[in-house]
Amino acid sequence: MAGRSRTGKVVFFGTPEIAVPPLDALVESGRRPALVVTQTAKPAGRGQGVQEPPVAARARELGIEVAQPATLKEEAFLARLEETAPDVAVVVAYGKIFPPPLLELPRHGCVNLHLSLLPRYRGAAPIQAALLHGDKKTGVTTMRMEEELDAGPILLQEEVPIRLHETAGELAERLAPIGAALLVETLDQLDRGKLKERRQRDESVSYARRIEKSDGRADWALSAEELYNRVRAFDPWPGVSSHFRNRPVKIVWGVPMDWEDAPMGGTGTFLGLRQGRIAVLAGDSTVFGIEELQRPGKKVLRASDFANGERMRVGERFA
RNA sequence: CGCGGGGUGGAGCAGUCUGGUAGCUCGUUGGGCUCAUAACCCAAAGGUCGCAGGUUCAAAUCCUGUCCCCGCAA
Repeated sequence: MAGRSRTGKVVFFGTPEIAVPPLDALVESGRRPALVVTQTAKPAGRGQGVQEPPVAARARELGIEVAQPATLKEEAFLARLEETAPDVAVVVAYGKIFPPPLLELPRHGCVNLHLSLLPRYRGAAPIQAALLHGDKKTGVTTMRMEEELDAGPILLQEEVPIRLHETAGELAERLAPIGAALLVETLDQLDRGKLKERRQRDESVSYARRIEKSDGRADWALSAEELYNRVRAFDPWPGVSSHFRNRPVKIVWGVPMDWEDAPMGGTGTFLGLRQGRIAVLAGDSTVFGIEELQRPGKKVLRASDFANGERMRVGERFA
């Protein structure tokens, strides 16, 4: 540790699954955090068991001390941090805004890993935002934290192409280790004191607000392309849901499809079963082909199984 | 003890409340037909109704226990 003047003593802040690979990467790079901070455990999962955040669970496996303050202004917590006297705080999807005293506490500041090409998609849901916009590429960025959310100067950045039909879950899984490597590289370069910081360009700033369950309601007035982007962005959560015969159905997977002639009817109208897809009229006379769907409490079904079981008739509507 | 739905031929479902012939939309196989559709027509095969026990003249259906699957909950 003696050789690491700037990043020898690390405190890691992170909560969900996606922050686990970065934590592991830190440990592997020899920067075993002196303390790991995650949000408090909440009831989750079938059966209502209180579940630890993935990062907390991983930290305990690694034998690293875990702190789970209710708020970042908690005095006992700040005192403990002070005592730890970290060189740097590394933050990956912790989930709460850092108050100024905390930002200033680590000797060499706070470094954040953000899973977008900043300044695009600052905020809580950068991966989903990239998919919602139909982007062909996204990326990972490390930055110095400032008071304003995700607004600090960029340290390093790496582009990652988005794959065909990739979902938010898949993309997150791929981005996490890439970001983890970038994070380690960032700390290495900080140690050598040769990292140039770059201010974010204001004109390119955009925000990705937190996704809510209600975002998952299917709006058939959207184009097939937009529906497709939603299906990808909201997988695995919250999913895209609609109603058929007054009962909820989750649209698990679907793609835009060509239609031979001008489709008739209102948006949401079932046009027929083609190529194993439930063809539904979407906005701008586009056609969305549902491939997999699910009734509450039931398994995910292929479109043809659903259509057979429900005996769907052309002209019926999703709402 | 968080709330809830479900296990019925190969697939998806109905039937269970109000016990009494195993049903529907498909798939499969054989035959026919068609320019054509999720094609169409005819025929056939295929089911210990999750498992165990109980009640009953009789249980997919009612009771008890048990295993498994899934939805909500961030």
